[in-house]
Amino acid sequence: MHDDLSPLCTRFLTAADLLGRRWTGVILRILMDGPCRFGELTERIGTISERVLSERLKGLEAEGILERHVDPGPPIRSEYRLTEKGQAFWKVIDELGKWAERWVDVKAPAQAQKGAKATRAVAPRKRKSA
Amino acid sequence: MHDDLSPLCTRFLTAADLLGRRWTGVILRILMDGPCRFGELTERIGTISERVLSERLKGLEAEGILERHVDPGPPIRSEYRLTEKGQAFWKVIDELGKWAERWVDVKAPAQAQKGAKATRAVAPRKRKSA
DNA sequence: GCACTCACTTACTTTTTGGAAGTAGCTTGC
DNA sequence: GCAAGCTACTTCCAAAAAGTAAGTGAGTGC
Repeated sequence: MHDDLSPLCTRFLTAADLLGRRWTGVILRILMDGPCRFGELTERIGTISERVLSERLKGLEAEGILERHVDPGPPIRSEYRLTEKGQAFWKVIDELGKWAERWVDVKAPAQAQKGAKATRAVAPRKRKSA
Repeated sequence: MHDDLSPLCTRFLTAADLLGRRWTGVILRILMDGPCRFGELTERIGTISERVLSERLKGLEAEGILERHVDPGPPIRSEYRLTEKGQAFWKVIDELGKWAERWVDVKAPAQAQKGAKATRAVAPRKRKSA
């Protein structure tokens, strides 16, 4: 039985699940540079939909990782900033960034996974494909 | 204009996208402990579907993060193990684990995000809800 | 009053995931 | 020698999540 994973795992799974939601890492990464407004986040990320950004921000706020701060202008603006819990995440993001710098080839568009369904380049299964 | 994000960002986005696929972090975490077979991975993760595990493994293999190694038994077994690129990921996983240990409350089931849709505890929007 | 911005939300479509059952190769029991 | 089991996947279908686009409400500018 391999439940040696269990004790730390509940926490780890939670964290992995957090980062396992699309865009979470990117949002956190941007917020590491300082507070950011909704529109600014949309703009900087570029390809995220506002629907999902809104959802992610609410989720992260609920997790206590960031907080929404409303500046009643008059030009009313809301700002998202990391809490202490969120700030503590910088090491993870930092290591991820370092890994990416060293190992990610810019030419490979990360779409490899999608193609993978059809393209098994290495060690084809012994089973006959017909 | 905030395209100061662009240069590093392509790589970072790729990495974030990788980790942003559900279960990737957990799979990598388990593989950090050593090579693992398909069934063993299923068992250790517990809640992943075999369909998705298979998909993730192929994707990670295509990305060069892990490799499939077939032992022609006779009881034929395949084993997944990290490549150098995959091993290099341990720092990310490690920091994620540390963060989780320090900041994740075991009692909070990470489902906070789901509930968040309905529950805005902090700073309700000024717009009337009717 | 009309156009425009910001920060979201809503409605609808497409993609991903989950769950369960099926398949293929090989061994073991009878 | 064949049903039964094991391992490693794949296939099918329903449910959940993400993408797309248009709408909403408050406020400003003219």
